[in-house]
Amino acid sequence: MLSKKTKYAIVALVHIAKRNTKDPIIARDIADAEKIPYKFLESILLDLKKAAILTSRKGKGGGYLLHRPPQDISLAEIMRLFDGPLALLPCVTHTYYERCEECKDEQTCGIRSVFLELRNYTVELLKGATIANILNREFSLLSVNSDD
Amino acid sequence: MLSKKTKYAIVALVHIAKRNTKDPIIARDIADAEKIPYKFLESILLDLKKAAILTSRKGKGGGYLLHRPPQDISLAEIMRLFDGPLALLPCVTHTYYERCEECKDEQTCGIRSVFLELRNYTVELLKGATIANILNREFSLLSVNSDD
DNA sequence: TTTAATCCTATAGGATTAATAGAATTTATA
DNA sequence: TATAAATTCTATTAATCCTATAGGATTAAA
Repeated sequence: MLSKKTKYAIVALVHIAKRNTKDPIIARDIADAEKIPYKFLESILLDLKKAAILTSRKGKGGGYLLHRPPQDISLAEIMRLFDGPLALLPCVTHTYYERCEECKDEQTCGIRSVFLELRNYTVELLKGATIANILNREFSLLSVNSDD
Repeated sequence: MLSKKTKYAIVALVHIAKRNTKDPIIARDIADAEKIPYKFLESILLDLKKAAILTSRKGKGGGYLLHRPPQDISLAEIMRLFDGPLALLPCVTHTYYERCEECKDEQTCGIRSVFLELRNYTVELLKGATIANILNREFSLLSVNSDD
């Protein structure tokens, strides 16, 4: 399961991207609208800023803004930022690679082979799942559901 | 990431299935061969027994045996047993379904749509990844790697 | 009766998660 | 220049989960 932190981060980013204004939005408004604990959200937004996904303006009239276009922010990046590697085994990650102690031969390990396959698909899907892509999905789902 | 418990469970089951004998194997031997802490492994094997994946014989000459053919034991089942649902959001699981508090409309939620897609693929892959399938994968990888 | 195995209960330490509190800093604007 | 409004920083807490261990009860074969 995703951690709440990751889930809140995604929800917050989608919320920010959905507005059609270039004015900054304050943490309080996101927290209220999406029912995210305010102080918890604050720390999440800070992390997103450190990762150069958001930018911010301090003081009165300040708030948060996307630092990049929505099509350049993917769930893969957000999930890695808060929950670490997408892979389910350390021996199939690229950036966090670690050998399994008990493993006799990684090249012929059947368990690894399964989780490598799963990882490759997952990374591909989640790299494509950008904030822009999520908004597109909502648009598509909306028109499908309004058919009745 | 998989918990150690799940990883050890998979490793242990593959170990048991690999032997070509119908004699039971004792926890100690699995622990030694696969470098799994003995007492920890014991509790894992117990859980696998409760789930009717293993069967056991007590007393001298006892030990553990597969309770079903290896093609009827999937990673999906093992992972669910120890780590819970395969899905990354509670709103896309079948058996553990829970609505997201903040969600306005599940049917048109773009975030959910991504994780539903991911879940469906994951479940399909992991249901196919039986212990028998893992052994087949090892056999295939072995012959590929012996080419040189 | 001894030995060897599973089975059961309890618990400890550590890490992680989710959240809260409070103060410092920055900035717009009245 | 004072004030209000916002981010930023530091610290702490409570709860839960993860990993592992200990010790004894039970069962069964030899």
